[in-house]
Amino acid sequence: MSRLTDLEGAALAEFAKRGPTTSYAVTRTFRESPSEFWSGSAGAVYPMVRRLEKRGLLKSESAEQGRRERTDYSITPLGRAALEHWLLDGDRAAGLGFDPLRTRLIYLDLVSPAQRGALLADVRAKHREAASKTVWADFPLGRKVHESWMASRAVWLKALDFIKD
Amino acid sequence: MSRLTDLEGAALAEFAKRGPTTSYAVTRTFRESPSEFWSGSAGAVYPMVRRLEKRGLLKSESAEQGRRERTDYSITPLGRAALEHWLLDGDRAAGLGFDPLRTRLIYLDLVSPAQRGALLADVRAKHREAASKTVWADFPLGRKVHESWMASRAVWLKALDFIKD
DNA sequence: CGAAGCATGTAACGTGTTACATGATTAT
DNA sequence: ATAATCATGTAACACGTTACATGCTTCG
Repeated sequence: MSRLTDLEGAALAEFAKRGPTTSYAVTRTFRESPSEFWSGSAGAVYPMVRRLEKRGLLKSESAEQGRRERTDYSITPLGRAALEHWLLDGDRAAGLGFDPLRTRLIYLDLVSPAQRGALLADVRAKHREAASKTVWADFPLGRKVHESWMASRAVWLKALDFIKD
Repeated sequence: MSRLTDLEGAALAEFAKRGPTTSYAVTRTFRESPSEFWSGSAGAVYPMVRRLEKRGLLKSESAEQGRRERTDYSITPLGRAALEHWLLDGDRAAGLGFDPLRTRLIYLDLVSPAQRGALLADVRAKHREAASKTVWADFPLGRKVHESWMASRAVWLKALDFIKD
């Protein structure tokens, strides 16, 4: 019972939330994420779901929808256990992950103060614009998590003035 | 002139900072990052550096160090241009990236309030512990970026109390 | 009725991880 | 001297991206 990747964990969580549904529905949800990390590409999701089934974490049932064939998956008890393990893994949850701005900032003394200031201004403007948009309109928990995250990021962006000097 | 991945961008930045140095030195630096994203695995870095050379962004020179052969790389003018493009790309810098806690939080209503509270407490404790450690002792900019990021994350963690209800 | 887009995939390719190999250096 | 660790890689494998294919449905 090897550990889940974050993509697998999130997919299992989707199946747990929704009950029987398709790989396609999962790709849609991922694509609606505000993070570029969750590309929701079919070439990632369909084979990954298949692998989860092979591991006994999902089970499939063929369903008919009008004329067209489709495959619904639902989470198994084993899958539920794996999901909780992934979800509640404090070591992984406490990691820093990847932040495209943080990564660039630490190298920003390679360019001029003017360029540094310009990047910072650009990112701040884009952040304000992104923060003004409603995301996950019918998913209160997701929206709340996102909004609190955006708020604390605004705090960080404000604190970054030292980068211009 | 296709765009750089973040790994490639960071590697180019390392060569730009250091002047001629080896792939191994880059793996070391990545491994010292506080983020689990920067694994610094040799199997990722060595071939990636080779590809950057093939694209004309790095040039190599064989150097001797004592008895052993080694290869030093340095950034070319073309590489410097590509690096600045990557570094100052506001669209990418403004992205949300991947956050292991954020991802889990949005699914946390799948478990009990007690479990949610336990995860949050665990992450907060680990955050405090991580924040107490000095990181990048001889790299002031990196340290400053890291510390400001950790501080704003502490703000977020405090704001997350709603997750327990 | 034809075009656009939705739903359901598959295949090739590139790249990151894991595991291994091997020579040099340092510590016991 | 021998074990551990550093320095320098390589190879097999797993997985994500990009691009394509194809049947259905909706809209103008």
